[in-house]
Amino acid sequence: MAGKANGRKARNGGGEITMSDIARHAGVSPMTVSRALSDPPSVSEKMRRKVDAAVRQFGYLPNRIAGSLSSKRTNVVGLVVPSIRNSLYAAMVQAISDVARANGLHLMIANSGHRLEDEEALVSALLAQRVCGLVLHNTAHSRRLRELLARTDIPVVETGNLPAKPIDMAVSYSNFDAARAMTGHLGRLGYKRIGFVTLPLRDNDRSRERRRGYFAALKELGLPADPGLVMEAPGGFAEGADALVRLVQTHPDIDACFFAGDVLAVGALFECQRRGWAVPGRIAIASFDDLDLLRHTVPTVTTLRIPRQDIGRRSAELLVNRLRGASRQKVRIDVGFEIVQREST
Amino acid sequence: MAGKANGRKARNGGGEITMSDIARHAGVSPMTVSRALSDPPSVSEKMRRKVDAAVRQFGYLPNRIAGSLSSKRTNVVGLVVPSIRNSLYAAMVQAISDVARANGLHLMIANSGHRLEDEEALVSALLAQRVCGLVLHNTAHSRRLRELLARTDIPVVETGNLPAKPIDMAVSYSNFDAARAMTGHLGRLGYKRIGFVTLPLRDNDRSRERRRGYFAALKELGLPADPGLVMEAPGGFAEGADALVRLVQTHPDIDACFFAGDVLAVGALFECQRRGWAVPGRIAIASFDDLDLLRHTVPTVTTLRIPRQDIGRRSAELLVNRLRGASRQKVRIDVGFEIVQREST
DNA sequence: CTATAGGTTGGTAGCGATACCACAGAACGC
DNA sequence: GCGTTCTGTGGTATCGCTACCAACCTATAG
Repeated sequence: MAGKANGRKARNGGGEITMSDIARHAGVSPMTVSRALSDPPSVSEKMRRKVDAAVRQFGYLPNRIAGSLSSKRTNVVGLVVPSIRNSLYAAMVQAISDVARANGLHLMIANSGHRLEDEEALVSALLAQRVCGLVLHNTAHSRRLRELLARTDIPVVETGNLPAKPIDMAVSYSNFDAARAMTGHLGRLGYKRIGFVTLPLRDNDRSRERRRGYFAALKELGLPADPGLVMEAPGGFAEGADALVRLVQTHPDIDACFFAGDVLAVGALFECQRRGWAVPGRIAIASFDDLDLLRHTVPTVTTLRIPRQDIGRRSAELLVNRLRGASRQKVRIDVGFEIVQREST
Repeated sequence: MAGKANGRKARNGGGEITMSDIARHAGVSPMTVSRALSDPPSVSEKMRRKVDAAVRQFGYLPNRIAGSLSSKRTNVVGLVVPSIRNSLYAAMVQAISDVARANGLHLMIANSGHRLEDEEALVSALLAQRVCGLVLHNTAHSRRLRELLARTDIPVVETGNLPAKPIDMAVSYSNFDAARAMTGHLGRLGYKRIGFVTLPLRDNDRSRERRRGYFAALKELGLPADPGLVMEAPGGFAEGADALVRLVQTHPDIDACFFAGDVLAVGALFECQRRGWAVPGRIAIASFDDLDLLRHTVPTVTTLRIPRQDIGRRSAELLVNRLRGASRQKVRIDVGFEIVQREST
């Protein structure tokens, strides 16, 4: 019974089942177990069956912590988003998750809450966990974070905006171009007094780019840039409604409003329904991001379709390629956007 | 220069900066570095300063993989949800994330896509990563998964439904009670022919419980149970609209409809707006889950408020307490629900 | 002045896996 | 027929950190 695996010490104080345990019971060496599990073809049919049997019998789950330490590789991707709750990010996260899963990777998700210091702390923590890649939604980073990332050699993908100088790789659309295009679109439809409601600008390069795009388009349209037509509002239905009402009250001649973020536009639309303001008769409404919702409201809402899912998918694919050995080179993918003209304008 | 740290081998092939490196440059032992970082008060002021200086100088990030292997502890919580994309889960995930963060824990998130086999595979993978705790949204698990979880001794929280026999801990509301309460509410408002639209029932104990609650309430109300008034639909605006139209066409006498899931109710409401069906005049509409949206539509929609955030927060707190040493005992928390009566009924 | 306690520090031995090298035996060529 | 290649297997030495124990130093009491 004691067989050939005799001389080995067995003072395993009731701890977890290890590869050596499986090896002993299968009558093979630990190395063979390791190979049978991580690269089956490299092991003979006979050995593999013995190992598989022992693995099943004991319900053995290899310890990836140990594996990672030894191999200096992990199968965990880090992801930092401003808010998990927001459905925009959710679509991207889901896409990343799907690609990651298909490639045997796991996701560690962190929430920066739009705070740069938090982003820095979270990335540090993820690097301490030795993630094999990073996806950051933000592109405006703290100086220390930039230094940190410059020193690391894991792949990093930035999304959310197209930075002029990406840290490593970037997959996004241009917030500037998108906002400019929509504002231009409204102008070409004949609207003359176009309001602009933006998400908070602080620590958010995306919001700032959008505002820049709005003003650039006004200039191109030959329309006056009236700072009174620009409002900053936190994302939300009520906030969108508020912003619209205030704009209409202070600028009764306003004939269109572009809501550059979140569910602001929908909140405004509902407010119009409540007040009996015809959309687009009294005021036209345009939104940012093709929430499913906007296709179903009455009237349906003109918006910018941002391929959030593509962004997630391609980001993850870039990471996977790099992990598979693709050479390190800066990549900057513009996934573009599309204006979806609907009933509200 | 070579000092006392002389005899040590230094054939570090350009690998990562280790604790020993920091120790050498700070002129202390690796153990002191370890303590200075993980339990500062246990080290003298002088040593701590030396260590901190070296850490900052080299931008040293401790390797948590190694730390975890050595200490047999990780600071990663595993989380399996049916869909990351769905905003209901997002609210819960965010709450878990916040509590985890405040306690130095990280989140590894996986997506089961409502498939039990996938859930099983994902949990296995998370256990292989040696997560220190698990949150599962599903409560209907495969037999093999139950066995797997029975053998592990990490804390497990189930959410999404109140299982009769929790694996370990459970934090949820009763889908049965909630659906029964809303159906009863509609009955007491005087509606006689109450339709019911449910999410797919397969592999989803929550949907099945809701349907059970609906029928239980009808019985209590003394209303006939007409299977023709029940429709199964995947979640989505269009699907909700479709379901409503079909119900109205096949059962012209229907006077209320309870949409037990996702955005079905909103899709139906918009369809009514398009067709000019008065809500609740022609047909009353009730929903499940207090999406922000429902408070802003015209009319506002009667719904069930499920404290999704509380569920997340309390789940995470249970995990944290257990990790801090709370004794292992089955916990079953019913967070309840609330009927929010609004204009649509 | 010595004994004891308490608070810091350092050395050693793993944690559970994989990388790398060595080696045994089968298959092949000239 | 013997070197040569190839395939499959095992042994050994880490990977970077922490647990545990031993050693030391200072403080306090008797």
